[in-house]
Amino acid sequence: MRGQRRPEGRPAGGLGRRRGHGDGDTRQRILDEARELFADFGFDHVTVRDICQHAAANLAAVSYHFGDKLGLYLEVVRGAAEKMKVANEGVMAPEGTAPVDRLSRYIRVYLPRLMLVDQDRFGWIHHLMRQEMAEPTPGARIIMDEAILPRVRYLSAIVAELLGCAIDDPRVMRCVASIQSQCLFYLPDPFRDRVANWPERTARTAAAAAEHVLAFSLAGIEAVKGSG
Amino acid sequence: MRGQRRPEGRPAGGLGRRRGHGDGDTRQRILDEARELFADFGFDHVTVRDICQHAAANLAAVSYHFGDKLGLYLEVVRGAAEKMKVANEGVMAPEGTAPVDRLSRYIRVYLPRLMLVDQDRFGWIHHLMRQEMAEPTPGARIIMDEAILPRVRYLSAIVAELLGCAIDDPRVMRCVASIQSQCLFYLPDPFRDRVANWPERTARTAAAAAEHVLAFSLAGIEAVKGSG
DNA sequence: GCCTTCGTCAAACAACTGTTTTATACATCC
DNA sequence: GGATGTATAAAACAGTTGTTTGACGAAGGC
Repeated sequence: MRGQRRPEGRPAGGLGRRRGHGDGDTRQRILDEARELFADFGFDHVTVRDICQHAAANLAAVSYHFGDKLGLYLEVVRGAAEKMKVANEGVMAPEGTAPVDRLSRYIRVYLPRLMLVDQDRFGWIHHLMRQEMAEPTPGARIIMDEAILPRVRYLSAIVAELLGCAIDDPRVMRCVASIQSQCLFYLPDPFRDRVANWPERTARTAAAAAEHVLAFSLAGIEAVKGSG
Repeated sequence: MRGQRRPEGRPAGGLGRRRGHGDGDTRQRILDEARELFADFGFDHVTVRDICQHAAANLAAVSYHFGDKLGLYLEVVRGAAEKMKVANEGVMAPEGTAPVDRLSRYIRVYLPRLMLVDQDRFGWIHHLMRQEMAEPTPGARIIMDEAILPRVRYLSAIVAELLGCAIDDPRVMRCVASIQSQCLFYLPDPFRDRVANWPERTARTAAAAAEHVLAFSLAGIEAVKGSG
């Protein structure tokens, strides 16, 4: 009853051949504004009217170009998934690197990116992920498969090597959880900002936090290795 | 314009002297159902109609007894804060206990309680806290002050003692973050449940997770102590 | 015994939201 | 140059939500 009775894909091809009397980039403007708003407030807390107003588009444009609100949202999520694949490569060290160096790179790149997410060009992606974790939508599966699972697999391989055990040893997942939870904890959060002594978000404190998590985790892994 | 034009406090005193033709415990029934529903779905996702239907009360009863929806919610949060104070005592070891033992007790009590929150009589409190962290309401301050800050202070004292440094040393907060983030990561989460190898929630796996976090963290603290 | 207060109820209100309808202007195709 | 399809616009629609209204009955105070 709802969905593909309208174009749903990009209605006009690429070649700038705009048809109709609009300026033709309404779809793109909506997409851009929706990305920002969804990332900042989550699917439920953004109205179609909000988006269209920010995009200077008519209310019906969302239905027309994306079928419905969820269609627009999933388009945003799909765009995020693409970028996440690229971003994931940034935290992964080349094949053959020693496990300690791979873990080091992972934490030193990933944690500051999370902590300084507001200064990051693609920071909206992490905001979107946070919103999805807070209240999942049908877009959750995409984010899970494109962003989270690859990281878990990558980290698991490193940890298994460090522990010198099979990748499905229960200790591996627990160590991965310990590392990942520490990193995620540095995502900006109005709650934590109200804790005294909680670090400001600067490049310096982010680097310090990364060094801490790295040292903390390497020692932790070593300890867990002993108590096999 | 909105607020105290109606009773707002409990309208009738304690002594069972019910007046009017109602059964007199409507207020309590609403409070009970609201607690469950708010904890499960969060403030925004529960409607006054939901609550009243579950409580077999009239729609207007919320306005009458609590002023408005937020008034009811804050009443629930205040009730949670009371219980949290008691719960906090359960994770704290008596004065004079060695820091390692205090940390040990903290993690061994706190983590399983989080992980098995659904089997806990007061598990709804943690659900409520999670909802508040996901999307804060005016109740966030109460939860912050009554539940989170006391724990941070308690943990900080332990860690400072273990590190042998002042409590406001930046390393202390980073270690507290590492410990707390690891514990919180074991809160039930539909996302994590979809990760292969993520442990089931049983008493056994919860205990194993606690032992892991304890060993991991003690080693981590020791490492951080060295790199002072 | 009257009157006030309390608790409850059904109904309505007002605001908001996602979606649909209808109309219209423009470009392209035949 | 009319037919067709595209893109936009204004308005209306239908559903939900928090809140308020006005009425009614039962207890307590005097």
